[in-house]
Amino acid sequence: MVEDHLKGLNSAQLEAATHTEGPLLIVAGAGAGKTKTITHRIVNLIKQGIAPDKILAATFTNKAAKEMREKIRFAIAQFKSLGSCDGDGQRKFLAENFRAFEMGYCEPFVSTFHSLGVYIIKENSRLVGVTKHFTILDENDSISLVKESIKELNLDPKQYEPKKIKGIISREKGKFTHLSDYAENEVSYLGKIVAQVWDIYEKKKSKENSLDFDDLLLKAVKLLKENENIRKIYQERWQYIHIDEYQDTNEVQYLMSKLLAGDKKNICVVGDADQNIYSWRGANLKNILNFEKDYPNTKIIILEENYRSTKNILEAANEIIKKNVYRPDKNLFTKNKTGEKISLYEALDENDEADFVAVKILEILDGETNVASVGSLSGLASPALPLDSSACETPHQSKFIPPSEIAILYRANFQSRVLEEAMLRYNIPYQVLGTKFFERKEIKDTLAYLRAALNPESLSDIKRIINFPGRGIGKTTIAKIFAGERNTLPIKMQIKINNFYELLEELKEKINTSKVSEVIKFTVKKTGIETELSSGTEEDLEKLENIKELATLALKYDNLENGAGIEKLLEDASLASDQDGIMLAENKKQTTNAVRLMTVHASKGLEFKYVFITGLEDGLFPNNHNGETKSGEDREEERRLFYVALTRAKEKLFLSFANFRTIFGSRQINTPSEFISDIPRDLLEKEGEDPGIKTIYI
DNA sequence: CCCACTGCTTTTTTT
DNA sequence: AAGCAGTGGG
Repeated sequence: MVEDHLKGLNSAQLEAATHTEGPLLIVAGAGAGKTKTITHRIVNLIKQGIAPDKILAATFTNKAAKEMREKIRFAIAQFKSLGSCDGDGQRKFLAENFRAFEMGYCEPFVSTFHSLGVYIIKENSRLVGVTKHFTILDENDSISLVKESIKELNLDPKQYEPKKIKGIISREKGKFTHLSDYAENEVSYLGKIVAQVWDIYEKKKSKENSLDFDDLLLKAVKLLKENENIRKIYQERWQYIHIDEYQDTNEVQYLMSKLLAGDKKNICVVGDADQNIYSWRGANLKNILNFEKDYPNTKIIILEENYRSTKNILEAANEIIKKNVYRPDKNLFTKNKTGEKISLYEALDENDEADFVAVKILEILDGETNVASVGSLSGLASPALPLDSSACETPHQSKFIPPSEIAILYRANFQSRVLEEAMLRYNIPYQVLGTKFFERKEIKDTLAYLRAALNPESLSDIKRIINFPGRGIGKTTIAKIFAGERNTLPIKMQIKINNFYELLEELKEKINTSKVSEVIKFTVKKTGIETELSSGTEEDLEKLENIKELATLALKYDNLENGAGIEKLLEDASLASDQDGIMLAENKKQTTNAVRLMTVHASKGLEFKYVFITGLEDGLFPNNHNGETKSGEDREEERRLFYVALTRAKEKLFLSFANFRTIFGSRQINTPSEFISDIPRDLLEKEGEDPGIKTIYI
């Protein structure tokens, strides 16, 4: 007897969803209903009488976590027999977008690995060696700290690139390598240097009471590993563990799952080796490939039916991924229609490419995509016509395609610029993912005041704001303050410094007595940021707008206790990714219904009716970073990346490449990507005029 | 300490 | 092409 909430699952999905005890590996191809299956499994567990708060699900992005949380809520609401959770509360909750545990609701704990780390660390901060108000360093913060460490060793940061060194350290930490082991075993010259930098870097962080992204996982794992009592507590707390995108886990995340799963081994992982696109960040395919060895008696379920794409799209994707050697054999199939062929456009240069994309999008929005050819694109000066937003709703109601069903993908962020300009020119509503709201200077500055108020040890924050807005406190002075030589400074300077620290005190006071949104407004005024920006240029005014946006966003935290709200806001800000930008910074300008521009990496997990994959040129995609010879494995990763891109599309794919592209201000000639010729000819269809002519004309 | 100028790097992907 | 860090003059 299949219960209501399990209807709509195919047999493999059903089998996975109803499996309860013991290890479970779900190998799910693209578009095979991975999230659906995992959510239903969770709902089923609850239905079986497992307390919701005994269930944990870890994801990689906030977005994925949010999505899963909402799906679970939705499914639960459907059989609203959940005794201890009251319906109204949940609905309110959903609207306010907060995690269950914080407010005492009983819901599964769905979070990113990093938030999970923060959660565990905060509950045991003393043992970790930080205070409750520790600062989370973002990538840039970490890099500058590494840079300082390099300088401290009297080494030239130009010779030893901080970014590179940070990368090495990060990689090692992700492998759970202990610094002392690294220092001992590393014989290379660079390795020795890295070990020294690493050492100083760690010391700086602990002095500043801060943790980097790697620490958030690492410290939590150490805690679990080295302390049996604590381990038991969490194993008891979460008896059913789910890991999303298991193919992307690194060693530390792998250990975390393992330690949490404990002896019960009620662990369910979902993943797809073909979609491993983060190995450069330490993601280790072995984790998923060896799962059954790690957990004897693993139940393995393979989801091979794709519900997303047309046959043509899927065939192209299958053909592409087949060329990879290092992968488990599997073949996705679909019962969907054959669909249209894949369009291929050869552009003269990146501008031409962008124009092509824009014109096509206009056609799609007008419901005229089925027209076989666009004809000449050279006369584009008078484009099809400027849509005001109403145009897309007018003539063909039946074919109405919301702009948000269209995505433009590219390999590297810099490519977005030309495309963005084209969207602007043709008046197409668009949204670029990748500009991280919380990484904007003005936002970081504002938040730095709050962080510094809560954690006065945070030198990086203080450095950032002590002279912004200008207070006449310069570099040398700052150095003296940090060296503890404050009282050797001229009295006038000392007064300035005291005023600054008093300001921080005031902020702290405000934090503890007011709502979050109030605190933000207060901060902007009191610190002088507002005055500084309101008298300035257009750019400054935009910055001010962004800060207002921050204040609006802060409203969401107002119902938390004074102090706790700010803390949560700061945590979310540190852990937010560009994807979450959509949900957090959602500016009212109907951005939600807009064409999405993003990197292929950012598109993972998403789907769109129409997908444009641009810049398919040798060296760009597949990417061949500064001509270094790529190993076979790197090349396979690029291929997987292309596979991810292809499988985002539901109905129609457009591929394009440009013969010329301007990079670093110089115009380069490119050959088409090998990926194009890897797609069977009969699935492709040329767009635009005869490419031969164009190529000769150049 | 601040500002302006210069010249040098940047653009792979991210929690 | 542009943005940034580092330098030097005020």
